[in-house]
Amino acid sequence: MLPILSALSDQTRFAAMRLLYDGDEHCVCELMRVIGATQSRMSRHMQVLKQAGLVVDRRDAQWVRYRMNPDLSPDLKALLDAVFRAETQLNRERNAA
Amino acid sequence: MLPILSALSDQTRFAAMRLLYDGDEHCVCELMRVIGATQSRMSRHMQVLKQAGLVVDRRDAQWVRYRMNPDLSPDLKALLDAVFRAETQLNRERNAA
DNA sequence: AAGGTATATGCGTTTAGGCGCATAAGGAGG
DNA sequence: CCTCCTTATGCGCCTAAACGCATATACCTT
Repeated sequence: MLPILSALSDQTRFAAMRLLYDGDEHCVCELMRVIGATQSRMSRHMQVLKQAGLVVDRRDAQWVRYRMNPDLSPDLKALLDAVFRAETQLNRERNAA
Repeated sequence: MLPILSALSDQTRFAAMRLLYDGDEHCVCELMRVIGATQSRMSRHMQVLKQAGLVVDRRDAQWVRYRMNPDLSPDLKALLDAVFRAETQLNRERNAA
């Protein structure tokens, strides 16, 4: 459990995970553009997420496509659901204030 | 969201949170005994959990009683539920292997 | 083969975080 | 007041982790 929580407790990785949460594939170049991270930084963070088992990657020509691990256990999927739901709620409260 | 995930992504704090998850009060001395942490270490980790809003404390004579923040938003409570449920499941799988 | 795009990685630096030790602070009880 | 118990904190140390830069690797196109 700790590796997963650690993986999520970094700004860059959290942002990446939020993007991958849609279930679709995203290449590193897209992630770094959207998140605003340098290439090496983005690449390394994706390795951490992969190591934690949260994402899988696939080479496609010169790109590497990442997506949320489709074999995530229901409990872990539920954890991600709860995380992003809570985050949405916290953002709402923040904007209201 | 990140402060909460960071707070949970440490062994000692995770163990403490799991104990406080029962909703009851626990003094630092109990936590350090059960978890096996030194006093300063336990105290500091509890400050982190408190800072993250996950727990509240109360002075009671020479003790400080900690418990899960009773005003935790439903979404954050659900997050904790998901975390500990996922952890239980992971432990089960680990023991089965 | 050469050049261009995309990604990973070795390396050195910097920073954040956890730790123990010692000490302070809060409170109980003689 | 003094002592004991419990908790917090200042401080220095040490390790893990994040970063940028440069370079290697993989793949495509021409």
